[in-house]
Amino acid sequence: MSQRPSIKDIARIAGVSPSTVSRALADSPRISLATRERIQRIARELDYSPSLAARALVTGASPIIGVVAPSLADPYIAAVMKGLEEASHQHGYQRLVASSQGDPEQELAMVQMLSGHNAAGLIVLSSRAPEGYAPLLARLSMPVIFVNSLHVGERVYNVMTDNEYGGWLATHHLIDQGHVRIGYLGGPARGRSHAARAAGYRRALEEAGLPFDPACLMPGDGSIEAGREALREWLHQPDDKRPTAIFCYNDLSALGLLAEAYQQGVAIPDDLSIVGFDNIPMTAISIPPLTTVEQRTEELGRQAVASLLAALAGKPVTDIILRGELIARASVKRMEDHD
Amino acid sequence: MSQRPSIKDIARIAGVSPSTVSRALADSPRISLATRERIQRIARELDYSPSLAARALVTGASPIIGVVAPSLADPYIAAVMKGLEEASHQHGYQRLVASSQGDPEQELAMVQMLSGHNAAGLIVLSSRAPEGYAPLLARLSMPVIFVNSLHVGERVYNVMTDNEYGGWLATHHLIDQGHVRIGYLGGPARGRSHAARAAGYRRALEEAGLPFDPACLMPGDGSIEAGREALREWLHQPDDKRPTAIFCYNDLSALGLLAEAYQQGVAIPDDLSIVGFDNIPMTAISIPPLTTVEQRTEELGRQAVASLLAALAGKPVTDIILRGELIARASVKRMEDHD
DNA sequence: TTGAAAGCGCTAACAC
DNA sequence: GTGTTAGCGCTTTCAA
Repeated sequence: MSQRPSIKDIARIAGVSPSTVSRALADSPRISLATRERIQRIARELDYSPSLAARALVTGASPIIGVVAPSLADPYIAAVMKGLEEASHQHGYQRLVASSQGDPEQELAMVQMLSGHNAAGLIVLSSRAPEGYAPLLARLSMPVIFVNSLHVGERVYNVMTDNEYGGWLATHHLIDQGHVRIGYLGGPARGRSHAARAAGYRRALEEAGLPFDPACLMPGDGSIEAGREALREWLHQPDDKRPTAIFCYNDLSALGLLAEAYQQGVAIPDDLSIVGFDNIPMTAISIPPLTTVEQRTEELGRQAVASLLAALAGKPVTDIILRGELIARASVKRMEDHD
Repeated sequence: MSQRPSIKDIARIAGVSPSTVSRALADSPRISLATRERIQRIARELDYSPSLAARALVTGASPIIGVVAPSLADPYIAAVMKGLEEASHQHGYQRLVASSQGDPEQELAMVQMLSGHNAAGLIVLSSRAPEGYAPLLARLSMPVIFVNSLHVGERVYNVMTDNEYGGWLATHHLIDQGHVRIGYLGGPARGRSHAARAAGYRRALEEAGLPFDPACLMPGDGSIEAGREALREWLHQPDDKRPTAIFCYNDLSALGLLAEAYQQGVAIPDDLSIVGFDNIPMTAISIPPLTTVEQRTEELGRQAVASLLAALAGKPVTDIILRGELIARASVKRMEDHD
């Protein structure tokens, strides 16, 4: 028997019908203990493993959570994934992870394929296809949880970081430390999280009665290179125009900025203070260790699973907004008052 | 029609049989252009997307590459994944990624489930269940590519980094720079790659006629914390016993070591030289930038896909061993000769 | 407690 | 070119 053994093979050997085997394997109560154990033993001997495709076809569902992420090579995604893994595994769900490489079209295609496999539900991380979902969502019969992008609809729920608050927190901390001229190094231009962090930044400025100067906004995309570029940019500015502190969209670009500063002989935090966002592992071991706004990434993943399971169970689900704390380390200098 | 439309629905609307629809959607040549287009238009209007579960069941295969990884939160895995994504997507394959969280038992379960979905083939990254595969592999009807762990069997192929060479390269470089007392900070004890890198380390020592001192071997597990611990350990050693250089199993632990050194006031490379392994992005921006042995991770991913596709196509496949180069940066000091 | 029968959505012979 | 038929491996009524 070179083929995979099927339920029929077991039935033949055990001298029972396929349906009995199915029940035995499913631990159905409507079966005698003796036959159940006999069948399970035979299954084990045959190294039987069920065809999930067949099972999904007949039941119209499979114990799979589809996960769509723009990339798997991003430490922020990786951290969310970790929470996802733990939580879903605990509840007996497998994950089917598809990465779209940041391509909105591919992202939508992935959703289609996940739905084609009868996934029980979907978790979409940092969607890059904000518009594309509108028509899709209605057709999708399964619940969808969006992590860090906001969507509305039936069976659609959100789990996200309070980015506006985070941006406020970072900026407020800088102001608190005596900084007056504060820059913001941005993230992906069309991203919601970028916009929200920028909004928090502006609110903190306003609340402190500090002027907002558009020249303090530097474009970026969240990459290491964007951070390096920002530092070079900063060096070109005239002394009196230069921010004394920069709040960066994320840790990756903050780390890039740190590295370039070191190379160019700019002392952090003495010449320039930096705050990041995310609190990725590397921030604890950078030089200097980076002050950053924590993003509770693993919790984001766990909550996404929790929301999905609740939706699946028909329980009421509300959107979840997580706030992270400021992790003060050594990349921010306290300014002396000199008024 | 609240349910997902099926091929039958399309057939009814178009006034043809389901098989005609199937052919039209599959772009079969045995169909008239007119009906094909009409059917495809109807499918589009209905927002039809096929049940992949059904398709997998009947064809006994699906255009899916199963990927098993110990974790998705590891930058080395992330890099391999990137190569995997690119290459598989180019060839029209989806990936079904399952992470085992380093648990051998779970790893094997993931393989079973992937096979239950009729994946076309499997790619297993850095297996933690070296023994467990023996019985499984024979039953598996699909080709399996192991990345960075060595397995033999029918339809089983390997793609890996030449770890022995890499270990040799790192150590040789240190010797070349005049170091005589060189330590090795190890990785996961049972891992093959750790053993191979250690072997390369010893060979380089031998070839240079340098004595091997077991006291220079420090235990580790590849984590940041292991690196910190190693540095503290190093500080406790008497001056004349201390290595002047340490080759670290991977960049992560090397980076941890760097961070701890900075905190403890140990100057790198002046007091101690460090070489890492992997060349993860962070090594370029650490302080000092880390000298390391490149692991061609993305290439590993691409090659794994290439091997799998070749096996699927019935072409001959040979194991692939990739050598990375030494990336000399600033964490190694050239020792003065004083004989 | 068990078996027979039907069918999930799709593809693949085989007819016509 | 197109329809008919059968069946992938499993679960699930319905009967017995």
